[in-house]
Amino acid sequence: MSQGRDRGGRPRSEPARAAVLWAVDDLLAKVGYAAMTMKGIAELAGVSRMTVYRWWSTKAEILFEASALDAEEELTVPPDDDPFEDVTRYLEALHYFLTRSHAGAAYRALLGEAQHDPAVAALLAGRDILGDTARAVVSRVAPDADHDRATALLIGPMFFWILSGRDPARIDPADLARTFLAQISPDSRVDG
Amino acid sequence: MSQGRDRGGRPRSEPARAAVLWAVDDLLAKVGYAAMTMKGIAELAGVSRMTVYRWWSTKAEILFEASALDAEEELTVPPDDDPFEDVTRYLEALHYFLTRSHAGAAYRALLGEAQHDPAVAALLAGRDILGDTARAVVSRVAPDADHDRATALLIGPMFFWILSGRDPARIDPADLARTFLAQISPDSRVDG
Amino acid sequence: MSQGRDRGGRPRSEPARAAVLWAVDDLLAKVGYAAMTMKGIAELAGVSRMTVYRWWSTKAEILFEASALDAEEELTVPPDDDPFEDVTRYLEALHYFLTRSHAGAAYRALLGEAQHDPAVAALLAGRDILGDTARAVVSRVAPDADHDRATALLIGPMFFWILSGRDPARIDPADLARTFLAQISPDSRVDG
Amino acid sequence: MSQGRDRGGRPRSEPARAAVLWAVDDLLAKVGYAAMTMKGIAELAGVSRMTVYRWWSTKAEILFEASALDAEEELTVPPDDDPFEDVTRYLEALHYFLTRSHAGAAYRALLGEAQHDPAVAALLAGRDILGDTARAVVSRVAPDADHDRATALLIGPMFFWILSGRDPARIDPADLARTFLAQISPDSRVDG
DNA sequence: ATCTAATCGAGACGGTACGTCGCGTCTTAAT
DNA sequence: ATTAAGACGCGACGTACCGTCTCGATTAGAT
Repeated sequence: MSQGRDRGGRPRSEPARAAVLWAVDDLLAKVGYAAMTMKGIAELAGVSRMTVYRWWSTKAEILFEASALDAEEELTVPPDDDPFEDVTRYLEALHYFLTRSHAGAAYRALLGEAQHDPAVAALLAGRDILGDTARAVVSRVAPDADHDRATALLIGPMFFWILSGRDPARIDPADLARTFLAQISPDSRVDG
Repeated sequence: MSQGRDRGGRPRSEPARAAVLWAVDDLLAKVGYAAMTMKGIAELAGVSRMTVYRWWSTKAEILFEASALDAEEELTVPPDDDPFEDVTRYLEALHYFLTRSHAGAAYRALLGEAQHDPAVAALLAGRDILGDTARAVVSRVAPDADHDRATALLIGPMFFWILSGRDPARIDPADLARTFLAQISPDSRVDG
Repeated sequence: MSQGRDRGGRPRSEPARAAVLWAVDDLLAKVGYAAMTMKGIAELAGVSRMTVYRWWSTKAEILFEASALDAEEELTVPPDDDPFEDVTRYLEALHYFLTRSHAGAAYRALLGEAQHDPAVAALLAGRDILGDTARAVVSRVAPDADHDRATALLIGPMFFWILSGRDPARIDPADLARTFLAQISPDSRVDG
Repeated sequence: MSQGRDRGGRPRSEPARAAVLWAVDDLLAKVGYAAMTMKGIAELAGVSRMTVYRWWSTKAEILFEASALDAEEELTVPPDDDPFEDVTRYLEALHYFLTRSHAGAAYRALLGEAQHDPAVAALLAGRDILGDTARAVVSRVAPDADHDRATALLIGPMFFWILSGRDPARIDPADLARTFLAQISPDSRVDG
């Protein structure tokens, strides 16, 4: 598939690509998203500015490519026979992702940018990291539920809490998991 | 309040202040938050750039001052004896606010910026519009509940749904209201 | 005339203007016209790049402003009762101008650029330094002659010799002056 | 000459060479010397950029190679028994060359560049097109004169007139020829 | 018929200047 | 003291051309 015709021409430099992705990650942590510039990325990566522009249009695109894989991995929890444990593990992962993770910081920055940049919004819409990972959990613990609605109920409270700048310590994954399960499948109470 | 020590000198121009607030609102709708600049605001307001900088530091500050009052008003719903109606009205107002309202667009832009700009985050933390209005509803329908937790459950799902770029039409305030009330007071089910 | 309305606004910085003109002159001597850049001029002048662009469009414009006055001065010779002396002094000044003068180097660079840049050609056409100074001499030694034709005969040979890269030492102002006068006014021979 | 040591290897592509020379000529007429770039030449010639650089260092070199032959041909006039006719024909050819000829446009551009690029100056010095052709005329009409001085007197006035951007229509080859002959051999006046 | 070696196309790469834009500060004169 | 006007230093923007560098594919003459 990606082995498209490369008839002629110098091949893309993999070191350059890797250096840019690393640089963008490093800069996010060091100076923050706002102070991150295409120029700064190129310089830190030791790469020509033109080379950056050749492959990516905006810093958002680079950051997305640099963090999407990590994000998906961090939010993918192993199945657990106990639904409560399963959901709790996921919400703990989400809590870590949104508050302490490197990839999560990238995601928050991008989601922020998406609120006033349609191009970034489209970028995020193309790969629904939170939705996909949440849906995986929902399929396991409540296969018959409306997946979209369940996703909103699962992610929403913590997402709001953290994105609106509230103290992350004051929200409890286990409590949210219990509440979620009680709602999504009222018959099989966990708090029995 | 602001009648402090202004002995002598030309007083602040109220028309200029109003023109700036109006201009920032107009620009948000016309060109979006990202393309909005201090220069553009000053020019549209017919005011010197210096004058803008004298009273506000950033476009975020101006936008916040221009929209906070409207936002609070739009999210304040009249009490209703029926808790379900009360909550539903609030969620409908929130839905309108986050998707169609002028002030809501400003809020989303600011919240987006807050993800990667501590100054904006501090600005929003100073006046918790969503939290305050939600707490008012919670106090009425579930005075004994944990207000913070209840707020997260009330606002979270819709907040996530819309901020993450999902189709606003596919989320139902009434359904969320019912779910919320069930979660907040499991004994008095509304779905009977 | 140039005291146009400057109602309001910070006045143009004269130090900045002078620094740019000085820098362009310095750079011409040090690195040559080709290697001279707007960026380099601004940096050497200790002035913002924007400030340079605000007042001049091209390096040619700056160079012209920086050298036109000097050029005119260098090519203006005091009248002499003896026509031969008068013309010889002018041709000596022209020789110096085209081969050793600072302002002359600027002129040559601009005239070179004018061969393939209409904007520079127009710039030079606006102030005919060589033509004007030559005409002054012609008016004195041959007031009845066709001034344009006489100018071409006076300046042409030396102009060609030097501009085409020939050895400046092998051309003699006095000889050219004698030939010129013999042609322009055959009645009053100088070689008599 | 170029049949040096080419044991083995693919021979130089003559079509590529011709295409480049043609392209450079075409570009000079279409976009002018300044806007002409190595990249543009290669693309118009349908040739790789590398191929251009392999055989020429600068656009000046290509242009010179592309136009020198034509230039010499255009400036070579057939001998005429009448010196006045001979010189007039040459000056007419020079007038056409400097104002309307393709090759002349190339020469002017190169001479312009030579004023601030030593490499181009050296290039032109290597083949003195104007000097050589003028000397041929001088040898015929005034074999005993100082050839260099005569060349300057012959070419100078028209050269200056046109290169300094004056109206080409206002200079008369026949008049200049008459003047030149009078200067070069004062004893045998043409105006009798 | 193979080998050898310089060519050619394509195009990525590190540089560097371009001219523009917004920033936040400043210096005027006018109110 | 505040205002409008606008110049200023700063620094990033995205583009263009520079000249160099891989690549794989040609293309002859020499073996």
